[in-house]
Amino acid sequence: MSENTRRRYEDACATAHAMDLVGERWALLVMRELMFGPKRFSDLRADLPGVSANVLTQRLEGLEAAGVLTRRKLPPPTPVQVYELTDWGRESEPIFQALGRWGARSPLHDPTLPFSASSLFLSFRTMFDAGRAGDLRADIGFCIGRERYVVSIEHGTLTVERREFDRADVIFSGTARSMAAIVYGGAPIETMASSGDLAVEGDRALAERFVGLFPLPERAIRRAPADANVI
Amino acid sequence: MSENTRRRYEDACATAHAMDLVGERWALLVMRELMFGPKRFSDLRADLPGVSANVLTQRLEGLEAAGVLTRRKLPPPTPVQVYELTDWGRESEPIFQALGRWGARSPLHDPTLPFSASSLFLSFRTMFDAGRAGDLRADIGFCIGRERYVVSIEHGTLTVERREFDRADVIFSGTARSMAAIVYGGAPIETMASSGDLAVEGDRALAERFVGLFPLPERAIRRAPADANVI
DNA sequence: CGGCATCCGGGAAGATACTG
DNA sequence: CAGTATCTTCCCGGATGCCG
Repeated sequence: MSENTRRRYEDACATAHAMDLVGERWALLVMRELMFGPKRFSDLRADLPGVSANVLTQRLEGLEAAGVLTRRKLPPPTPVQVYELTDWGRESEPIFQALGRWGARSPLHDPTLPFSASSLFLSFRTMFDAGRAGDLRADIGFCIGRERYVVSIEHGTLTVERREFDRADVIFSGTARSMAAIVYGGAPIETMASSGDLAVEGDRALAERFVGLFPLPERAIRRAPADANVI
Repeated sequence: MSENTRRRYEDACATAHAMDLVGERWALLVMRELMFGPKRFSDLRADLPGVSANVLTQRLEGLEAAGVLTRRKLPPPTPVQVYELTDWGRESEPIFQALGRWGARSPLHDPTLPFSASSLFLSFRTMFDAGRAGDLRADIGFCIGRERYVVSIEHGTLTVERREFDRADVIFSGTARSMAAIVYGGAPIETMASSGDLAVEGDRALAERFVGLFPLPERAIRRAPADANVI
């Protein structure tokens, strides 16, 4: 099935080659959804509203052929197949950070659209301001749908893990979208909590501090550069 | 003509939005070709073998609508139209660097394909190793086809300008491809010079040192990660 | 000649239905 | 649940032609 004549840029530039590998529609978003650990086919479909089953199949095949991800069958108790990034696949994160930092400045960016959990936690890693965190030390738990994440801040570094947790200094429960509304949209925690979109347990002052640790870059203005150097 | 119903990811993620803007085929390569200054339509066609005129027109329209580039008419002596990145458009360079660093590690990367001057000088900015440069101070001139570039190294930083130059410590003349063969492919300058693909004028020892300042990252191996964390 | 507009063929993306 | 099959739509790529 996999045509050897796939459409490629015939270009030695490593950037062009990267686009050959992950430049097709949906490919980067599939990788984004796998950044915090393996998922199964139906999870990917659920987390990527808009991708159709056949396109998802093709992307998974292509990314596997490129060495970006692997498919693995879990041991017999639940013999389900999952897709998982390779080491090299996970090392694509700087691409997401560069695209995210740049895209967030777009005059056309609309932050009110649907938002996945992976996007939220990748954005935390991208926008985290170590200076604002200072010597803060905290474990923040998240319940996003059926998934559990833990964000730990210590010594000015932030780590994210997708896993169950027993305790946390603060626990946020709700949608990734409402978390984004608070962290990036400036919505007060109080408003979101009273409207029922989000629940907060634990140290409320810490929660307030946490949501202020992720400053967005300024919007760009549409203006041509000054110089006029022409060939 | 520009349909308002262009195919978009309906996703608040800034990375997804960036893909909405520059994720279409050829868009990033058009931006790459404009990173060192404005070009005209036919220059872009010449530097992007494989793009057809109508697709190039569509990309230029789309990138202009997105605020990534502007079109400008030069003053009457040569009333020719050029395309030029906006400030925000030029600030997309970290995207190219992240894609380039990652793509260069691909097991499938083929460095023997055609290579544009913009790719070469972007790769210099991406792969430059300040530690190897030490306190080197040098101006290196390049004659790539009809274009002239100057690379200056000083205080461990490298700058690239597309402009004419009077003097330089070393001048390389030839194709971007043969420069890449030397810098990234390990071909000796002597070999390329004697085969007529490249000419070197000036300080030969400095030329040898310069081409060693751009180490490539290691190739990735195809291997799944160790942990097996599943939802 | 530069900068498109138009037309066409092939193929990729999207939606829906179906199957092991 | 995890895909496959089918059909439609739209984009990409190539060729041609217009028009200043």
